[in-house]
Amino acid sequence: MDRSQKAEEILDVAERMTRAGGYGGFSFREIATEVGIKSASVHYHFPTKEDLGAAMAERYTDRFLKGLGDPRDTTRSTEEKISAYVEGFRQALVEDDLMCLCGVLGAEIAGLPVRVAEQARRFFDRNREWLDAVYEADGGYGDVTARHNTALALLAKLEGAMLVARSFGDNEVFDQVMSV
Amino acid sequence: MDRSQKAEEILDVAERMTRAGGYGGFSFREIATEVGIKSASVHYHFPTKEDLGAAMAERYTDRFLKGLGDPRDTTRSTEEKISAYVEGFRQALVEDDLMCLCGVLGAEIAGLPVRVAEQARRFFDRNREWLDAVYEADGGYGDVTARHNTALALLAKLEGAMLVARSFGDNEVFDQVMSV
DNA sequence: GTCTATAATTTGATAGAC
DNA sequence: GTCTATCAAATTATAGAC
Repeated sequence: MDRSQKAEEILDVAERMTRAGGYGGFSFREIATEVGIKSASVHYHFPTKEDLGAAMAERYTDRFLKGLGDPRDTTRSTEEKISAYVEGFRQALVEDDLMCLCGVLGAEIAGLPVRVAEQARRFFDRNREWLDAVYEADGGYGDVTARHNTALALLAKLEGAMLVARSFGDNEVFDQVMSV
Repeated sequence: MDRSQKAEEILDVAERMTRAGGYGGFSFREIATEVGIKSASVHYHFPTKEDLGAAMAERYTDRFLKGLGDPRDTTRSTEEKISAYVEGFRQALVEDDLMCLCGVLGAEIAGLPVRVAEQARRFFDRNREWLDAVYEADGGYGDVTARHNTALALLAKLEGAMLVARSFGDNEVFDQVMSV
């Protein structure tokens, strides 16, 4: 997906607004105003809100996964990979002071347009796969079911840690959760 | 808070819609149609959407806490209390096939009207307090900081388990997460 | 690519009759 | 408590000029 710079700016603003207030938390007009164009021009880049939402979630997932690197990389230990993984979530929270985009979308997934819901779910699919690959490459995490559950548990803890931290308005809560 | 039966019905519908699609996922007209009245009548019971949202979250928290019972109850073991606590979340997920109301609101808390956000946060405050009291009454969970973190970690894991389960559209994921 | 203009619908909310 | 009627504003979206 190569997009124009304006399209990327639009996604930036939409992402920030969604991570703050959910899918219903942004409108074409609000985005347009922040980007410095008119709402009709936003529709030029993304015909419908569903298009915009799906593109936003897809970009978020792709960037996030890219930042994780190869789960089967033999130059890093399992501990290093998992530590970097947790750090990926912490950065999303602390640097932007916002919830995980797909965490927000996942929470309200039953009310999302289908293609947005699909992209939100894709984030969780890809994350579980990545963790699964790390555990499998390690060899010490039991059978496929055990690895599956371990991956889901870490993913859930991280999303929950972000959600609770944002609810308390205190990002330190993230570290307190992850310290246990 | 004693409310009329119609007011309770309104909150029932609003809660279900919010747990599916977030705070932006319900409107006065939609609720009115489901309850069988007109939107103006909904405004009679709850003047503004913020009023409705705050009452909805407050009722949810009160009911949830009431279902947990006394955290210092000496007739139940710590294991029994925690097991019942986890079961409270599982029921919310499995019986209604929906996310935790305050989990949804917490995810989009930065975009909520102040009084709705306050009530969402109150859910997490009360939950942490309840778990804290269980651990303190037990005596075997370390100092106040350790208990605090342990409580936050369980809360985060449960909310995360619900969120991930809903994102995958598979409630069994909740149990898989909690098995680790 | 962006604009003006506008359509069609929805939304939160109020006034006043019954 | 509920209704009809209505409002002002916002929303998603399109047509067509530049």
